[in-house]
Amino acid sequence: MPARRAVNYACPIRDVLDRIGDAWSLLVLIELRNGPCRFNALRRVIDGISQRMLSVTLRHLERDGLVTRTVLPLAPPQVEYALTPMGQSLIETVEPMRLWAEINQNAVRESRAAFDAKLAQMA
Amino acid sequence: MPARRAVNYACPIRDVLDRIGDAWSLLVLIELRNGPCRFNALRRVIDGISQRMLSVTLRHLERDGLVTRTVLPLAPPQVEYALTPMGQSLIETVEPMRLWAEINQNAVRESRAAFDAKLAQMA
DNA sequence: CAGCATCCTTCCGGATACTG
DNA sequence: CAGTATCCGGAAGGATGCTG
Repeated sequence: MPARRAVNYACPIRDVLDRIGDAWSLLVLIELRNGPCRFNALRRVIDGISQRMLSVTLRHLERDGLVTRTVLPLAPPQVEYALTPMGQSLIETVEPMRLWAEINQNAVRESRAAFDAKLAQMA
Repeated sequence: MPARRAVNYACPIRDVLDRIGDAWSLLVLIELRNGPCRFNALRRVIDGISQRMLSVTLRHLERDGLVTRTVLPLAPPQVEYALTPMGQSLIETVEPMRLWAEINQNAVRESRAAFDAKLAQMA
């Protein structure tokens, strides 16, 4: 999507949404708020995530400097993921949105139902 | 992706991200902050959006009660889109994230560059 | 344990053509 | 003007199998 990219790059907030807008990144960040966590532990607690997507997601987050990845010199090897200060601060900015979602989720649901009902009625 | 949905439904904030996380919704909402706007006017000002995606995006936003769609009884027909109070309030919750993006965009860029450099070096 | 590589399906979204 | 309908290519992502 070449056209979209042009827009993205012009808008810094798109960078953020491209990261936490995907299905899993935010869930991973939120989970890491409870403290450092290992790969398979994350996988167990984030219900429904595939190994591949957890891997990809963590790599993205690490690349962006939102989480750290530390390999513990053990056998069997252990890898611990943790929030960086930047990752921590990002999560906090999402809080207003989370509040909005809680407050308005019923209104949104009702709006959708009304919209769908009107559509069905026309058909 | 059945597993993912299970997670979505459990987390209200995922509903929000599913709406404004896509490429265009947020841009449309932001544009409408300047006041009501017509279809092709939006299309012109939102660089790179296709007619199809603008149509789809507006429909979603309308369904969720974030924008209104009013048909003016004219010839040729005119349709005006405008923010609802709920849409307005949603945009405002994004402001902290936008600020974060501005403040941290350099740090993120540097982190990415460092990450990529380290990868290239290993190969 | 913590992943990467591959295959294969699904689905998003652009291009195009047509309507009220 | 403001869309809808159809087609189609490319990317996202699940499943599976294999490594250090």
